[in-house]
Amino acid sequence: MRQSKLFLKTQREAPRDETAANAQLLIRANFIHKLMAGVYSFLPLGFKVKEKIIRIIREEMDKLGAEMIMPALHPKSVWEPTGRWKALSKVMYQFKDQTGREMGLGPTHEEVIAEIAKHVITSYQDLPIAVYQIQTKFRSEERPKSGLLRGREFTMKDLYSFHADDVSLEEFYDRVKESYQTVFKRCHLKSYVTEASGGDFSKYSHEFMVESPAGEDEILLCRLCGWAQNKEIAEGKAGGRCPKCGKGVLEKVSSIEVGNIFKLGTRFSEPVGLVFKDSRGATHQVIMASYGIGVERLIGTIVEEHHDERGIIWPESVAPARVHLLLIGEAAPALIKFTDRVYDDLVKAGVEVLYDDREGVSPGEKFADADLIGLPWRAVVSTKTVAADKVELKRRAETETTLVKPKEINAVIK
RNA sequence: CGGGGCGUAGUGUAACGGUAGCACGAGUCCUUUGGGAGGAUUUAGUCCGAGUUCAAAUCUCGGCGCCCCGACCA
Repeated sequence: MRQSKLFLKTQREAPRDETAANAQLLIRANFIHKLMAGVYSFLPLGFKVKEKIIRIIREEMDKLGAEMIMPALHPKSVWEPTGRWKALSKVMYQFKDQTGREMGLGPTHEEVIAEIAKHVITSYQDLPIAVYQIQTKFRSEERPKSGLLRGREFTMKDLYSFHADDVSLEEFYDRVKESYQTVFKRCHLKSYVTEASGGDFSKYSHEFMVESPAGEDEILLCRLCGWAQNKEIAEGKAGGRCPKCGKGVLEKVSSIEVGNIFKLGTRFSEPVGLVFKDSRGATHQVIMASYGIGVERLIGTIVEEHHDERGIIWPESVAPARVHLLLIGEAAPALIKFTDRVYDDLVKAGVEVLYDDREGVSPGEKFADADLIGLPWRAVVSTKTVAADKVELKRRAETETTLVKPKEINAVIK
């Protein structure tokens, strides 16, 4: 990626209104652009991050089920049997088309997947099974907030599982729980599995919480054993003993919910008529569960957790590129040639590089932009380094620099 | 949806009811090149609509939008 061609223009200052760190930094660094409250475009760098995160999620989810994709536009009819056309009327965008037909934009997909499942699941031999999608959701949030943390249009990974009995459900549910923790760990987030209410449609649920002052949720947390419970259902109190390990002291911390998993039981299969026949030919309702991760919220959370006063500090796994190559100083032909060569060699070696090849931009501005954009490694080429046939390497999170030969870069950043 | 705050150029920020100014950005020219460089010159703005007034960015009303607190959050 050559920075001169990246549709990139950083800003020295954040829009005054934005107070959330993720909004300020992602806008300043030109990763996202707000179209309206809670609705964002992902510009080239932001898009790269989103792709990285989706790739991580996909790698983990593929171990659990196959990927598919469902529509965002739904007819009212699919939402009626479960009573949710009405129940969700406040969060779902609902409207009539030109012919007066009622439809809506999907805030979630239990109804649609259950409808499809009726054509796929007929026998106990079809169970258990799970599918997932990574798809755009729409929610008419009354109050979008905190940059990417709560939007009206967002990408969600939603996984749905189908089971013949509770044992199967429990077993799979636990596997997903572990997968989720793996996903968040790979995104360099420390998440706590938190007991929570299932909201409107399930008694049991677990939320995956990342401790953050920017969060809108409050949980009771035992740092000793990691047990956590959402404050809305909390029985214990801050300062009390942890009910699980009996040793830790419960602490009240604010947090961001990056994932949520629900045991749905027959809540959706019953009204939709999703049934299967057992080995004796008897009919039973399919037991369901659903599992969600908000992709944009995950990005916002990562920025909240990984930044300093100068900008973002992307973890390697989700950074839009690994190396920010800066050509510093007057762009003399020899210097350009040297730097181009470094760039080409890195690209050939499979390293993702953002090359600040802009001419006439002062060193200070390039350094400031590099700090703001926050790639894990900074590689500087200037007259000084070229004289020694070297490149200066520095990690975004650290201050020490090292001079290495171009051929050695790969070994150092590995 | 309740409460609060705020809408001035791409961004940030001024202007008592009386000539809309400054900085950054962007364009052109010259100089400069290891932590947001200097000079010259140009560019671009009062969210929308009513009202009060000789005169409105400024006051009043309505609308729209954005942010924050709360409520809500499959």
